[in-house]
Amino acid sequence: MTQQLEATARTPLNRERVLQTAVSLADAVGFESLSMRRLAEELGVVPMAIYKHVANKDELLDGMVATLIGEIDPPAPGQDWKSAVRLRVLSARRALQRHPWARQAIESRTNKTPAVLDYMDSFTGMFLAGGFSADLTHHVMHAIGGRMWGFTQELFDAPAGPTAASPAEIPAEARAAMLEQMAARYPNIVAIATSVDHDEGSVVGHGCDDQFEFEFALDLLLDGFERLHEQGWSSTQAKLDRT
Amino acid sequence: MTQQLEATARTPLNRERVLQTAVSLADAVGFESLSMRRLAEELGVVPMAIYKHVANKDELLDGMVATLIGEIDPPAPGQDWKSAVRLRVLSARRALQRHPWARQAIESRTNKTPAVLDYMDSFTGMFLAGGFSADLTHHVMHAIGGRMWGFTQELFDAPAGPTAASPAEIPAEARAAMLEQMAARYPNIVAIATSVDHDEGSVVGHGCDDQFEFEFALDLLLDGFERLHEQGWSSTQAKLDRT
DNA sequence: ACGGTAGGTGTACGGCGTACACTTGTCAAG
DNA sequence: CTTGACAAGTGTACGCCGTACACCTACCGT
Repeated sequence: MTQQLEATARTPLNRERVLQTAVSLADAVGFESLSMRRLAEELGVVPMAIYKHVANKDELLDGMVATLIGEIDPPAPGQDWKSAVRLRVLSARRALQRHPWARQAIESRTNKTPAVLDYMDSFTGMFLAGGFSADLTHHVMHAIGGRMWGFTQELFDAPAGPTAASPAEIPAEARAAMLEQMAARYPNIVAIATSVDHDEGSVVGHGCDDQFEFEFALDLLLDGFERLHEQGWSSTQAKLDRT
Repeated sequence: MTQQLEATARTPLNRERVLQTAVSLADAVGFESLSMRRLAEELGVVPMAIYKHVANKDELLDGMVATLIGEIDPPAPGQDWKSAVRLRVLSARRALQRHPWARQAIESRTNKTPAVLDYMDSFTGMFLAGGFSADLTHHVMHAIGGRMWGFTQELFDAPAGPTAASPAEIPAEARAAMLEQMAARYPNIVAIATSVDHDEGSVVGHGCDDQFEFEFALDLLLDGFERLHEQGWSSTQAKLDRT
């Protein structure tokens, strides 16, 4: 009786708790620092204990992705396909921003767990419900690609640690010289980088409105889909036209 | 005199040879099986020897990506922006298909080596040369995202090993049952999957024309860019419109 | 009272990237 | 011809990783 009681008495650990701890650990330390050993430590347990609840690390990752999918809103009812898709993608994006590890996790996975299939199926259903042909829907799903998950390849990405503190470190006059060098070597990049809201006299590192960029591309695709849909586009026709 | 001669006498190893060997090793064994130790073995050398030519594995990867970029055609001269971009993206895509590790390498990198910046700058230049405003070019570069590299998230991906041999293994009557189950659970996915060239009576695993899908999305974006360009689109205007 | 079983443990193996101290081969200056 | 600096390759070792496998232990229904 006295045995199973108090003090350090742990709740006995289960898949749910493993996954949730893994998620918040990854939130905290990042994808590449998430190891079975670190996770075990976090759970107050020896590494091998985890393997009683997930088969291996891959399955853990799959489970984490499933958890993430659970945070994405279901399709909004009573909306046309376009707003429904838009809302849902933006919901996915919010989930991804809460869990920075997710992009890498998704990219690393081969993607065929039930949770993922469920999500994709439901996503596909939004186009079909909007009257899209199966054919067009198929191609549209490909085209929307990673954006379905709420991310794009962030090509320009933040330069590592621009978090407020650093700017004082560089003499600030050397910065002008550096910018000049940059402009000489990468004229086009500098041209577009400095043009962003260019009236606020920004410098290169100014960063851009990620959210705006994301929606820009998303809407471009959605508008494109819409146009094709209205025109009764079909892939067989398109392939014929191509010749 | 006799000392430096024959037999196993190796050419003395240099950055170039390290990178090239790394590239072909990765081609052969895949991204995640490329290790410093395996590479050293391939070079007939002890692991640490490599570190005399690259600082660490990250730098090796950066070098490999640089090598890959070298395989991408420069912008075709005497073309309008649209065909120039299209041709170049398709060239990048071909390079990526020759080197299956490259997608993962690019995704894993934080992307700011000179080689990458050169490529991005030159890419950017194609839009600017086409008369795009710096503003529109900026957003367009974001939108084209990973496609600049010649890949999209391959969401549906080949199911591991469908390489001709396997189909006989499954009793072929059980396959119908499985398909039925699939259709019950993922009706939409099955709907679009079976619709591809649906007159050839295909099944789910039939696979789709990757190249077509890629170009589909690419052209959708390019057409969108073109339309915005013609309309004198500007982001400040767009942001105002949004309210 | 007892045997099965689910959950947690401990040890160990083979891999990884790479720090650091070393030998060796080469070549220019004394 | 000697020397000694320097670049290139070596060997050993450390701390991390995922996880196989044998073990213990506490609980359960019989």
